[in-house]
Amino acid sequence: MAETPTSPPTSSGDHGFEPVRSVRLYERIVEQVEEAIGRGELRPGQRLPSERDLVVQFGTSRATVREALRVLESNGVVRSRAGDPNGPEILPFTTGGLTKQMRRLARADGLSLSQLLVSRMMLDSTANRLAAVLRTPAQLAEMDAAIEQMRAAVEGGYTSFSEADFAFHEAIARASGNTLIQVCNGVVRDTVLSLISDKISHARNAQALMKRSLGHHEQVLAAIRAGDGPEAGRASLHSLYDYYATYVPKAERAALEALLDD
Amino acid sequence: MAETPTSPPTSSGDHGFEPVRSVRLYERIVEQVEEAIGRGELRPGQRLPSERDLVVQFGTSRATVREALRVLESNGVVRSRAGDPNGPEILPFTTGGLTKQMRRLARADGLSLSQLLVSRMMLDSTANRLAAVLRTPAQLAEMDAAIEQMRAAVEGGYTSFSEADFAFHEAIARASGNTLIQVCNGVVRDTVLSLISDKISHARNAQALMKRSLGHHEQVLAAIRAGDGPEAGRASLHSLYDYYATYVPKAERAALEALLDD
DNA sequence: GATGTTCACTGGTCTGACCAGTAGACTTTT
DNA sequence: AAAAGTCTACTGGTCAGACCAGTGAACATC
Repeated sequence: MAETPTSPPTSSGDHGFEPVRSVRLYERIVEQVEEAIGRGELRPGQRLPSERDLVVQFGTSRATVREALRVLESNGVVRSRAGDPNGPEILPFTTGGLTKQMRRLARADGLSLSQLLVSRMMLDSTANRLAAVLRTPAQLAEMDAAIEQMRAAVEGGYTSFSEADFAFHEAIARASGNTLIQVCNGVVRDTVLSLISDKISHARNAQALMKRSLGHHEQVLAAIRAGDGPEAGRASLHSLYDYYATYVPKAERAALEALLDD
Repeated sequence: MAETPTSPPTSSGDHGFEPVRSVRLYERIVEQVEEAIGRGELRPGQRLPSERDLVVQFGTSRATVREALRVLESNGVVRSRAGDPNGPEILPFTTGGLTKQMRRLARADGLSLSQLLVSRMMLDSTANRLAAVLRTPAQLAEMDAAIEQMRAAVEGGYTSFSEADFAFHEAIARASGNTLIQVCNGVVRDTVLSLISDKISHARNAQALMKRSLGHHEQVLAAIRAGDGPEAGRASLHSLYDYYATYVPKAERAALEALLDD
């Protein structure tokens, strides 16, 4: 992402100068707090000093301290509660900010549905490959339970089916042993659903779709049970493609299909 | 994630009440501005009224307006410049916010090197598969230029080689046509390097490693040129595994290897 | 021991002020 | 008349001080 492509000097007058920008005081405060958290000096659950104390420590006005706190709060780093004598709380990491930014991009057409689905296919198939090899018996049991729930939900309508489906994919993501993939998969799944869940739930042949999807999931689970990573990955790719491809404009399907063949 | 799964009432006293939270004034302002942008009433490049005008329009104090502007600014929605008589500018959508949140996630503790490398393998191989199918001639030329630079940099030491390597992978990520993968790959690559770049740069056989890596990259590029997605994906997986696996404890290599076989 | 009350302090908001930076209008110079 | 410098009205960045409502813990009450 446009992270200064480090272009070499081109003319004699080019000293590698970069555009400058005045750094505002509140930004310094944000930096300092974030660094302290990064270094582990401030841990989730701990409290920051009160605003008035921070004013003294940073040597600025309260307005400036507050602007910094608002930014930190909007990034999900801290939370202020009016009147709390313990001061602002340092929050544990959550994926809320990631989801927010991804939604923003998706809404702004910076992220098309096809891009999201390609990402979903990538994440899910990788999670399945990993889960097939690394899953514990307990995790396998969770997946069994989730798919059982799906079976029951086919009759119950889209919402309950969607919930069971969610649980199944979450179980697999957990079993992959990869937090990054798990979180990203969750966020992307969320974003995809927020884009097209109405379309799906209003499909005429909803029940048939659910049944087919269920079959695919059973196939995936069988591969995981057998410890066959590549097969689990393949099956999940086809499952997602089969379920979602109709919502992607034909011209953009090439990307999805590029992940299928082998 | 965890977006309140809408659990139904369970006991007679449960009226579906939810925890309440006082909505602060500055949040209302942020909402209004974001909605106006979402509705297309405010477009990138346009200007917001000056802070003092906003004070009048929203009927709050300047401090409150400023807190809202700071939040919007931190989310990459607007930008204020001191003294600019035109007022705060509405920015075009960028992936900057996503990158920031992603970086936060990648830095969260509990993310081991092996997890990062698994993610990197997933992202890079997918990008390669896509690039093999979707790349334009111009993008192919960029890759050629980057690999040429790598060839020259083998003699020049680790730093310059690493830069050329970066350019190569960036070119591929761009050619994949998938913003999400591009952003994630950039962040993960960055994080991995920040964890082990010293180890690599101090390796005794650094030059031999670079040569071998170069060979792998040439193989990948050949597959992309030939339009062979699966082969490009496979080659990049082996390239990464070969280059980084020694830094991963043996017990954790199973995950990496699960992505290799087929 | 469980209740209700008090109180010191917190965050949320407002007012009004000063300074430095900016763009565009204006004046001067060529 | 075009280029250069100057001026100026306004902007955002920061500060100081004030008021109110919300909170929790210590306290007093039952």
